[in-house]
Amino acid sequence: MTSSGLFVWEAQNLGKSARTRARLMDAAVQLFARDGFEAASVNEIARVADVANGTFYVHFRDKDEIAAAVAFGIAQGVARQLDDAMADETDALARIGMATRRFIDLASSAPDWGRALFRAVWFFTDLRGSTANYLRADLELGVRQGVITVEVDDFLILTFAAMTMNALFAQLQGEFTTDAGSRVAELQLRMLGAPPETAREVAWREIPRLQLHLTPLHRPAAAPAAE
Amino acid sequence: MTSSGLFVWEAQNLGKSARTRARLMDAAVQLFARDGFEAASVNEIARVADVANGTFYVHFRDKDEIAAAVAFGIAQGVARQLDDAMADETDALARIGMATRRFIDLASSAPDWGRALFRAVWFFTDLRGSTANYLRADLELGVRQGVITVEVDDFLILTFAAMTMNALFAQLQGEFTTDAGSRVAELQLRMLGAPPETAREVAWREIPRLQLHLTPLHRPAAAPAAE
Amino acid sequence: MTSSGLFVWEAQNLGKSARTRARLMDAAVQLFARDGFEAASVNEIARVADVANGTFYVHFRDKDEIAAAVAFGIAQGVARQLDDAMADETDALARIGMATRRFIDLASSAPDWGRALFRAVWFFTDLRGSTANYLRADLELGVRQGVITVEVDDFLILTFAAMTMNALFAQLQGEFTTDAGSRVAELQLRMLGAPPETAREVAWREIPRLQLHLTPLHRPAAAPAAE
Amino acid sequence: MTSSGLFVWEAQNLGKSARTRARLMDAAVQLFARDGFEAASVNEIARVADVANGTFYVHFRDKDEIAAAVAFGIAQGVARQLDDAMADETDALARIGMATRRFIDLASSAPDWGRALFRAVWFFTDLRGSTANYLRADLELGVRQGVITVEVDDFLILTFAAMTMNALFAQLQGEFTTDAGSRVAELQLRMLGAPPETAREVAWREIPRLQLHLTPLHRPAAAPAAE
DNA sequence: CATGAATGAGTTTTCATTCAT
DNA sequence: TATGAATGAAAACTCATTCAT
Repeated sequence: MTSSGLFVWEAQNLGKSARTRARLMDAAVQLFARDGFEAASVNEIARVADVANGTFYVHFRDKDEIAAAVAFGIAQGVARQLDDAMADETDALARIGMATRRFIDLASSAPDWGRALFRAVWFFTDLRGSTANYLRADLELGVRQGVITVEVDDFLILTFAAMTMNALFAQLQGEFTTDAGSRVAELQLRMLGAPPETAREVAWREIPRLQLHLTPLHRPAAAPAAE
Repeated sequence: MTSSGLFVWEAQNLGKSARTRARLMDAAVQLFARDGFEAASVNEIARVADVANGTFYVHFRDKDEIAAAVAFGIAQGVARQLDDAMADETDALARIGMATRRFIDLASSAPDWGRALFRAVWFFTDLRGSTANYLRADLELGVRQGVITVEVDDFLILTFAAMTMNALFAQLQGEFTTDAGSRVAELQLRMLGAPPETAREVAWREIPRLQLHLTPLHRPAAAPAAE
Repeated sequence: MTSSGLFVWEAQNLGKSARTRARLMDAAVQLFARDGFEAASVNEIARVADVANGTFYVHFRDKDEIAAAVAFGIAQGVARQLDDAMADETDALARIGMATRRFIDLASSAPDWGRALFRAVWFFTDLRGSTANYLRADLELGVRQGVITVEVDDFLILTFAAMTMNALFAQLQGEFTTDAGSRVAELQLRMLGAPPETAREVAWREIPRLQLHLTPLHRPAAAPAAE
Repeated sequence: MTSSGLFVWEAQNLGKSARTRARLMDAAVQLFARDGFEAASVNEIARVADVANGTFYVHFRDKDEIAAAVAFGIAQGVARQLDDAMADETDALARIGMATRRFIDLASSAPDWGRALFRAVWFFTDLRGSTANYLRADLELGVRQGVITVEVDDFLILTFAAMTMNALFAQLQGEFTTDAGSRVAELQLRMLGAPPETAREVAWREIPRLQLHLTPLHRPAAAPAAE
């Protein structure tokens, strides 16, 4: 229940169909977060969304399709909000550190969504690649600025992403309530080649916290359910 | 098919009951690796193990129990073999780098087992902590030797483990055929505070490759495991 | 695709409601022919007819009702055209043979319709009886003319009809490309008592072929029927 | 309920599994006869057989598989019994006439089974071809004996079969309580070329009636359900 | 211990039909 | 009339688990 309703919020001015679709997506977020993708059943998604089970299939072909829609919606929202927040920053290390930290803040500010995102990333390997493009650009910037001394390739990016997702997981577990973002960012920066003091300074520097509020998710991508 | 039958081999001199149990565990390894934990069905495990489905419940309370047994068995075997191989090494960075590299070699030398281990680690979060004790000892040794300049705590260990598992995954995917172990080890050592040249030297230094034929688990038995 | 739109064509000068109804019937013909009565879904009929699914129920109480309307429509059209074509023939055997042959030609000239008719006859047993009245009249004429030497009753008529439908089926299957009409007509005439040579002559005598463009149903309209 | 239990009767001395399988087949016969193949649901078959719905899938992959098993079982039983009854007859017309008449007697002596057979023949077109081989042999014998004056080919056989099935249908409807066999046989013999008096004599000659009792169906073909 | 048939709750999916707009 | 979202009952099928032998 925590932070549900984000899709519905977004859809409140759209048609009835869009609102039902959004209700289903919010329900799916909740259940994917709680039970994981495999364990969540279509019937329960419908039940939580408070629609008949058949209604699910009016909007989505199957569980995969709603999962993709949800994952895409979250990822898009997070990415957009991160983008906005970092528009002015030109220092590669700062950008990288802030992206990690803000991503974790954002995703853990709405735990259901964070968890759903976490599961989704695990499930849809594609998602990783696509999201990673932002990261790749910053890493290459760092190489040009001479502050990154490792080879930038897919393996590095996957490793970097794995570290970030692990930190998100830890924070969502509540095992490291507040600091997971800074801690992992510091480790990442060290790994990339930043001097220890720089890594520490960038990773712990005060930044305004972001909250996952909905404006970023402009539309759930009015995808055609039927075919 | 490749590396099946390790549990059966281990059990070959034990009673009939132990051998049946081992057959089930080998079958489970195969199926967890191929389909994941949720998708593997008890009936199919029994079928692959070539026993009646009811027999499963003579040996395990439920699917969770066999999964735990398998995961524990693999982890223990891997740990034992790693231990043996590193008995003489006293340099902390070398120990740490070698452990990562050998773990990945080992786990990817028997892909079924590697994949099963990978899934299991994901499923049994506990497993991470327990295996991590070996790692913690080496990290603390590194601190005492003055070569590790980050704080050693649970978060660091989880991050370290996540990097390793990610590399294992990449290697199992075949995306990075041979080098995932060295690559991630180098990144880890940099992260911990090793100078870049040291990190590189340790991570890429020639070491004898291990194959997963653990002390009592010597090699793929000519096991029956029907198919 | 071939011969769709006959109902729409017929309805082109009627009101909008009648045209929508006709569109639904044409769509139903297509789907009944392709999938059979049970497998054709109301939603798909509406989709093919390019109307909203709710619109279906404005025009028909349920699936049975549209099936009856379609079957009745086809049967009536076929009967009318047969009637017209045989107005001048007074010899009973010639009438009977020609009716069978022309029915098969007609129904197989528009395969969708033939198949739909075939299914419908199977489904609505009534249809058989009603259509059979034409046949009964000719058979009784044959008795009066002394050329039919079996008892004319419902059983004979059903048997006769079964033979005809079987021939239609064979021809629609493409197993007997052109001759199913003549072949079955010859067998029927023999059965009724015609001397073998007469049966053969009548059944294979040249007759102008009919095509299913019934009096008000002239030809495939450039109908919208989406898909 | 009428004539059920034939498969069970047959299986009564076999193992428990075979008996359950037989119960399911008997239930299927009943429901296919009453509702047709499409309308009969797996759950209801299981309910009538008095087993849990899951049990169905222990024995049959799906509805198609049980339908095939049932159809094959019936057809085999009928064919065997017909064979036995006609072993001594050498006159082609007599064989043909008796086969038709006895087939109808047999199939309508156990109405459920007759109806199920009827549906099955319609559904599994293959069945027609295979059963038709007996018929073809007799027809060719008739040609050699000079009593059949039409060409013997697939079309003739299908027509012949259609007439027989139609007669069975009529008799099962109760519209022609007792005589459908003789009536259709007479028509068939006329069609083939027998002189009217011969056709009549052969078709109405007294013959001992057969009843569908079960010995003929030796085993439900211990087919492997699982795979 | 081992067997394997049987269970039945639970899952996905379809579809005729209704109803507010 | 026409729309199309929503419904919910029912169908096919799966699978962890039990139990009599």
